[in-house]
Amino acid sequence: MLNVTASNDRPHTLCQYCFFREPGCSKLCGKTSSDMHQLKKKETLFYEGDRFKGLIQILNGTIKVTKYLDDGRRFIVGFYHRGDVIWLTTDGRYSYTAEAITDIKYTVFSLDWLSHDPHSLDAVVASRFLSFMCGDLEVSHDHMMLLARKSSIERLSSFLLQHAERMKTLDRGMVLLPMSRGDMADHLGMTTETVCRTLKKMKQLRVINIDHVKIIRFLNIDALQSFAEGRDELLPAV
Amino acid sequence: MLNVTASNDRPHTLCQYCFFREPGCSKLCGKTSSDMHQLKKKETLFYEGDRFKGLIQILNGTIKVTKYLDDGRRFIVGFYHRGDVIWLTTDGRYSYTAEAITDIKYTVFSLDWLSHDPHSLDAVVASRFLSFMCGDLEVSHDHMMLLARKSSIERLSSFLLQHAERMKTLDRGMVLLPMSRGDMADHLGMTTETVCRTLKKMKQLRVINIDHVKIIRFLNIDALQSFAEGRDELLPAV
DNA sequence: CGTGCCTTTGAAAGAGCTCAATCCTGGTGG
DNA sequence: CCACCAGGATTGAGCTCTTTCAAAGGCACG
Repeated sequence: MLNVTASNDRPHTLCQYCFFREPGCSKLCGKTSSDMHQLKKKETLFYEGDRFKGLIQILNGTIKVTKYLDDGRRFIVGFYHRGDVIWLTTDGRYSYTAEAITDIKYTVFSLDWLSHDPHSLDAVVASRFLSFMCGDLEVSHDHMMLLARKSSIERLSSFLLQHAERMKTLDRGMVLLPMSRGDMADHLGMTTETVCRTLKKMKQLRVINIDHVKIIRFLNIDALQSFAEGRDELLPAV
Repeated sequence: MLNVTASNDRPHTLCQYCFFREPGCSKLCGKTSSDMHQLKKKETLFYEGDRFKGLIQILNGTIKVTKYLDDGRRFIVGFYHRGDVIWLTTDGRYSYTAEAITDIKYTVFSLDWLSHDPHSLDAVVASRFLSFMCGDLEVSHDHMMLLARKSSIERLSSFLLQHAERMKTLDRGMVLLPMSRGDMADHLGMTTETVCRTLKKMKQLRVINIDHVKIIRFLNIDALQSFAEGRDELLPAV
């Protein structure tokens, strides 16, 4: 059996109780281990329509945040791992559903100081939020480019590289994929079947290896990066 | 001849010199007409790689903000009209190109107070920024859902409704489309040809009318909204 | 060691894309 | 005021990448 969450339990290099992702920032966040919550795999953090609980930071494990269309079509806004912060509401209610992909631990920051009285917002904290959100916005724009213009192999290459970058949990080019093929598909605007076939094709091209359903290994990062950036010169001619 | 920009010159209901989009906020923004710049149609505000000039607010006209892939594939992040603010950089350089679609007027806010010294950031201003960006992020998520999962008629319905909402410039359900078909395509992840064909189909379904290449009129808003939300029950069976 | 869910594979169909030609329209110059 | 031009818009035909539908395979978990 493969224990997928185990490898996430390595020592933390960031402050593990706050959203600043920096070592030793306890004076800013004031968080301790007693603020920690947990959920089991497949349990739900919040549903669309739920009241905003506050700012959520994932301490351990992975969650997915999903939007639905009436007829069931889904889009996964993103996957959130250790250290990531979920900040997804303008009007006090979530328009997303968040579900644990693995067992998770998380912290909630209530946002009294960010309510309707802007004077209560500390400038330092606000500045941090701004750069967080600015980064998120840039990520969103890149992802829109991916969805609007990239082919399936380009999408998966981009995704794998970006995911590996965020999930530095395994060694020697090995990357853990805690989410299902269907989840990847819903994040990348594809179908489960196309994700499978494209991964297979990448394996045949010797760009990656599929060591296990949930563990892929990079064999040719340069090629991956070429694909991710839309240069497909290594693809066999049709 | 059709003067496309004329209809944008109606009296402003918002503060026209600042990014707060509120009437009479001069004490916050400190802007006057002397801060105004202009550009002609097709001229460029900034190129990818340009140094961040500051926060740009469009006072009049429309611009498009574009991202490019190496091989020329394009994605238009968004169209910005009167009152909109462009805030697109994390590292001091633009990773986008901004081009005027019509003649435009705009203001630049230099961001000395948002530099590396977070204490110089006024909490009120920061709070405003936060809600702006939060809104942008939500718009981005909706757009990703559109790109990932919606059909061409659903994309165009969503776009037309959203665009009309932001461009309340014409009466009786008429909407001005300052951008070309190709621009719409690059925003919606389609091709010029598919945009044309889909608009034609919507016209045949009597959901819209194309009064002029750049002016469409809503004939059945309910149907449009159904399409936009992914309910295609009005579509003729195949 | 069975069961159910997820993954993989196959075959056929289709939505949207590509390439190419033609049509408009607004702007230009006479 | 009119003819002409260039660039965008439209239309057509064929094609391709993905999707859809269906079935089989494999693995984790009880």
